[in-house]
Amino acid sequence: MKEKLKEALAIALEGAHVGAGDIPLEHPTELENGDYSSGVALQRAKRAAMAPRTLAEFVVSQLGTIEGVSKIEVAGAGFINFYLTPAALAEAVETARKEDMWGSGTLNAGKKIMVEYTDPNPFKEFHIGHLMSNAIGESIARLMQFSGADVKRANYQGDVGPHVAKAIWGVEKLGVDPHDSAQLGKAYAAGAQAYESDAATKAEIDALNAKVYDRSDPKINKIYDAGRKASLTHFEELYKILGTKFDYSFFESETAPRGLTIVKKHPKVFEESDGAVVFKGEKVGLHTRVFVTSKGLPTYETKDLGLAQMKSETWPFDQSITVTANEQSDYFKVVLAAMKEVLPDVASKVRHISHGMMRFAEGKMSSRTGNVITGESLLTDLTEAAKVRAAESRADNADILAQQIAVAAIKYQILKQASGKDIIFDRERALSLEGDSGPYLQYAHARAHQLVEKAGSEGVALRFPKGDALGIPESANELVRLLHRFPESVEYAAAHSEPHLLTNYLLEFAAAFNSWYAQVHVLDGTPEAAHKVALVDAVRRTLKNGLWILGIPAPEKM
RNA sequence: GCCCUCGUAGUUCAACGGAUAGAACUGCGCUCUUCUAAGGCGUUAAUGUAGGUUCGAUUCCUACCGAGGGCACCA
Repeated sequence: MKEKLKEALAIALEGAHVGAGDIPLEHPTELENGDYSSGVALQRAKRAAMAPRTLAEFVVSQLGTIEGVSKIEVAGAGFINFYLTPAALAEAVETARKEDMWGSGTLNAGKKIMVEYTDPNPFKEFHIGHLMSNAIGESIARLMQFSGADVKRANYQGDVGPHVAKAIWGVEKLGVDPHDSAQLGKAYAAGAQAYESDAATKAEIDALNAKVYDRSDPKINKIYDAGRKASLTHFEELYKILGTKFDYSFFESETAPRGLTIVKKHPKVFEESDGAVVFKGEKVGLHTRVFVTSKGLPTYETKDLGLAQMKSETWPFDQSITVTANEQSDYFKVVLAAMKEVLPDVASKVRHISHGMMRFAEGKMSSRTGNVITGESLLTDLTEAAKVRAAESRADNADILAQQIAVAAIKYQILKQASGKDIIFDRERALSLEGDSGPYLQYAHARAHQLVEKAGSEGVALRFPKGDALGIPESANELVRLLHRFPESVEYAAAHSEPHLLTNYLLEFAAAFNSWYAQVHVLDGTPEAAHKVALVDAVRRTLKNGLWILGIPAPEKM
């Protein structure tokens, strides 16, 4: 429909000799302004040497009748508003009910996209930044799937590097069990603190770091192997709760040697400076970064080159997206500049999407102080809080429901705002399960689901007569028109890689449903009940698919 | 010092250069002898400052003020 209207507008504009160029066409914010609206007359009035309204009226006179459009109006300063026919809207309801992938499109059809996100480090806590990367990355992966792409999920984990040495130092010092993932976080915190506090310990840990890389000390290898496994196993448990299943796992222990090989092959790109090997970003307006330390160890920069190469060899992609905190934005630009010189084919396909930091009133959270709210503890706390309500619900298993609600509450808070911006963490707000929240969407879905179930058990057939204006109850007009926008909302969010654009839509849609639900009795025994239930069925499928794209579970009972 | 983000109701967030700047939370009032009140209905309240570009600016540009992040061997 969207393309059809654009085409019709372009042809009509030819009459005024201003047909060239992209035609703006949007869903007006206010439903009273129609189902589609174009500001093209305002945009081109000057070129056509006409007043905007005059041009708009001329265009409308040229349009004639368009199938599926009941009314075309000129409004405001010169907007051209299109109103769809009940039949066209009813078709959306039917599609929603029949197609499992309702809402999907072809924007990225055939494209192979790898999305890398979460990226926690073994031996360290799973902190809130990982939770954010996971929520955003998972949702972007699903948005891409809904826009037709072939998607692979990748996780990149730092199983070597200074943080590992710090943790192992802590394990030995504190005498904790490296098989216990919870103890490793504490060991790391102790090591990180000691590293900063005195030079002797720093040298000790640096030496340990070298041993981790070359695996020359059997005793350290033993701690390392146990700790790595314990961490990874534990992360898997969290992914299961969060609803992520990775296709590929990459490790720094693998990317480090690859990266080193690449760097050594390009002595003209990377130069020596103070004993280290660096890339001078200044030549492209950036800053210098160290790729190999004076001790000969690869930094994260070098590992990232190795990673990019490894990814493209593992699964040749058209696009590779990496989701990390925006504190790495400038870092990424330098790595990308270096990559352009040494791996140009790969560099042209990689993209960095950054998310903001989750902050408390006191400032940035740090995983180095050891005294933080981790991603895991946040999940646990919210699950506990949700159990009170879950116990009073209709759910078959209150504990599972509580966990689903906790995941919804956290993810929604992350996904409701533009991803580059910091999120001010408000515990009270996160714990609240009302209003503009994940549970609100879940609740709307559960109510719709139960209503359809009830209709089924009462033998009410679901009918939504195609092309019959009576199929849409007058009271549901707004709801149906919003439902019709779902596929385009998904496409819009996918085009911008911005889950919050879909979140905004779903909130508005759920609110429209809740409002309608409060004022209408669906199963009222009249023939129209069949139409109303069919609409509820379409609503629940829209909410279900929408929640799925956000990576939020949609329980059927609450 | 240089670079990158960002300043919108009391608070946390929306608004693809367009129509009356939307929600939610908080406050106050109403609403379950009708399918789930985690719901619904009503009510108050905002674009940091100064310029500029534009028919039109929260959105683009410049300066200032304020917040956050980054800038050589951490990730």
